Amino acid sequence: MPELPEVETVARSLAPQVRGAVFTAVDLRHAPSMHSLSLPLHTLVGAQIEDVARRGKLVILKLNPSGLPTAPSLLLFHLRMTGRLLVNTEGQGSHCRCLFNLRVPGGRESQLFFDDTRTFGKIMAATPESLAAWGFWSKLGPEPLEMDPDALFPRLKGKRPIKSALLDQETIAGIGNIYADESLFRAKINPLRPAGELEASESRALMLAIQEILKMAIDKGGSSIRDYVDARGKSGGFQNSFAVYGRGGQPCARCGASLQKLKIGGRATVFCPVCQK
DNA sequence: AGCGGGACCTGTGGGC
DNA sequence: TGCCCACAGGTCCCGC
Repeated sequence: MPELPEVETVARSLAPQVRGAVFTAVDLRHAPSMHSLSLPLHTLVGAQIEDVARRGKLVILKLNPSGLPTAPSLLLFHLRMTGRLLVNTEGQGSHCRCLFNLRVPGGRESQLFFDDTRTFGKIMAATPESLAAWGFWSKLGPEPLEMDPDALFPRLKGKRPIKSALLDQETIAGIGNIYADESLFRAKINPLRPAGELEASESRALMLAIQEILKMAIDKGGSSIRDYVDARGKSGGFQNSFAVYGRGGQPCARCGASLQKLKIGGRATVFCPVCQK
């Protein structure tokens, strides 16, 4: 589910609700939701949330640790397909996998729910050292909104389709199925093109398209297909602006040709076979 | 090494 | 109406 714009929206909507709060208790209700490299969640008790950030598709709570030896200074969430972070409200689906009790500034009690229907999502309490041992984190590609437009080109190698390269979080962080298709359409690049065969000018156009699409999606609060809501339970609006995602068989808004749907790397892909070269 | 396909889960929607 | 299958925003692992 959530790709960069959705995770960014979750982080932004969560921050003002939990900044400065202290963990008073943690109730893990579904043990597999914990990442295998996570520190035990009870070590969070006493820690204060200093800020909420995002890296790729990860929500990151930056903590002032409790003072215990090896206490975590980071709490990460990967929402995968159906994960949600909600404050003071159990989600509509109510598949709460972990409940965090908080004492917010002023002394009031508050609750942070990690809700996740399909249970693919992961929770990870970490120190900077333990985080560095996580391969996914250490190999995570650059942040697209911080990249120079020419910085994508040297990262595109091999014969695999450009669509697959964009979904690989080592190429670039935070792109998922929706924004890969939308960005390739905007840049007029065929998703089947071998990544290593793009011209430098095409790679630059693609990087600019990615940045434009991501910014527009963040402005709309992300895309809600079925599950996604932000940390206040609010749906996104960018699903109403899709040019290709979910539009197989419909006419291309640019040239009128019928949009084609096929599988690339096991993922549904929609593109215009006429104006995406 | 790089790539494709299946696995991991639950829920929903379309076709019959 | 109801059943069954395909499919869903993401990684991870196994084989070739």
